[in-house]
Amino acid sequence: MKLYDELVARGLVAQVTNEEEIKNMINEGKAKFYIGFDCTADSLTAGHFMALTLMKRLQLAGNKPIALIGGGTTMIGDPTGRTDMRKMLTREDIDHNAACFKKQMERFIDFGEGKAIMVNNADWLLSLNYVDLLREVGACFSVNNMLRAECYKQRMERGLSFLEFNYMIMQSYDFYHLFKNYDCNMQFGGDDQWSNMLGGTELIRKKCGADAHAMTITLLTDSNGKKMGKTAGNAVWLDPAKTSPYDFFQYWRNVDDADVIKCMKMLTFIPLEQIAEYEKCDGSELNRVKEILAYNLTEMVHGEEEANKARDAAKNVFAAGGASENMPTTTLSDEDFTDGAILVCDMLVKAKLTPSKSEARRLIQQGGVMVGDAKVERFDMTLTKGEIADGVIVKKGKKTYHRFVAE
RNA sequence: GGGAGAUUUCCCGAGCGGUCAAAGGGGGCAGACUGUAAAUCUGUUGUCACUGACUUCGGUGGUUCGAAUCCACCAUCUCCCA
Repeated sequence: MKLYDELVARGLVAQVTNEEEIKNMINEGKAKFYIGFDCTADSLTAGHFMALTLMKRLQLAGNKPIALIGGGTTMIGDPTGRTDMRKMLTREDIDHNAACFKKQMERFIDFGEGKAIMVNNADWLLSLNYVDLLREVGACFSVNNMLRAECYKQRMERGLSFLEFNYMIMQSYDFYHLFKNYDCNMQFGGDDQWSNMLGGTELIRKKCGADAHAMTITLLTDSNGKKMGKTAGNAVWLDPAKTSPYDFFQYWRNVDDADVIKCMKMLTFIPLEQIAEYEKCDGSELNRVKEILAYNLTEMVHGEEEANKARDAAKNVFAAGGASENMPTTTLSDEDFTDGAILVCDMLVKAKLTPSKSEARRLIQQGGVMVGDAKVERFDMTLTKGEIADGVIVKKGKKTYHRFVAE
């Protein structure tokens, strides 16, 4: 199966400017395409991960990726899909984030000689002169059209600042710049970026009289239509310091039945024929497919060793109910003990299993905490240093396990 | 520049000068049921030294025995007129 058809079969293609041309171009490895990443945080997220795998798929077919880090556009802030204005980041934050992104991307994409390049739009956007820019590209944008763009719709009701309104122009300028200086002929992005991307192709048409292409990928949403890759409002990060490999594994291990196959198609490199087999599974069989999904993704993001650890820890905990070296562990030092004992409440807070002592107390009162195999009945229960010694497992709810050891 | 209105706990959103840690919904967490799924039902959801105390209702002052509720100023946002 050719690349384009595979992308379609995996459900990745959302919108394209010219299907035939794009299909031929990427199938023959003739695309030099870019994907932009705004560095609003110091780590990439599961959401970015799909874009990276797409980049990889295209690279494997001989196309040349350009990873664009949005050091410049982040200064503006993309209003797409947001109801409020983004917090303004300082130049230093942005530079720091950009450096973090770079490191993470290098794990997935081969930036070897002639294989792929990485650029930062701060390099050209920050030095733009306002009046020059207006004269150069301002005439090519119709405010009327821009206001109709989907990405501003939400904001038309609540208010859109001029700063953010310019985001589309900056993104369009990026494409124009890459087209002129790097022969970049195509842009990929999330489906919510469609109007911003069209801004770029329009600009190139008007300024250069040439056609550039754009294609968006389907946003990964769960069966309720919510964006995936978030837990309780927090992103699932690729940085192991922000989301541990174990938690990362568990996130995918716990996806809804209805979403397993979709995730597998869109995020993994597992062959479609194989996925078709999995698709036949039903009920509890599907439960095992989730493990494959989780393992596969953890392996790609954190490497084989970490993936094995995460899987083994999960197996030990859920199947055997036993301890594991690899489950999250907190070491208690002498300072944590008062008269040789420590409150279970305090242990929960210490391990960040619970944000406050009140919540720990509530949890215990509701019967949600176990130490070993025994339910904690009293909120003032303590454990002595001897009882903890070199390993006691505390279970919060059904899925959160934490190991404590005493120094 | 002029006028009108808004700002409440994670989010939306109710809130009479005392009975407000603040209705209701969403989300979160836990319990039951399960397949580490979904759906459903139940409980819970500011903090702590937890039958009590303390800190919250954009900010700062004020009126009052008492303020999320009244007044003044400031900040931010929305709308209407220019």
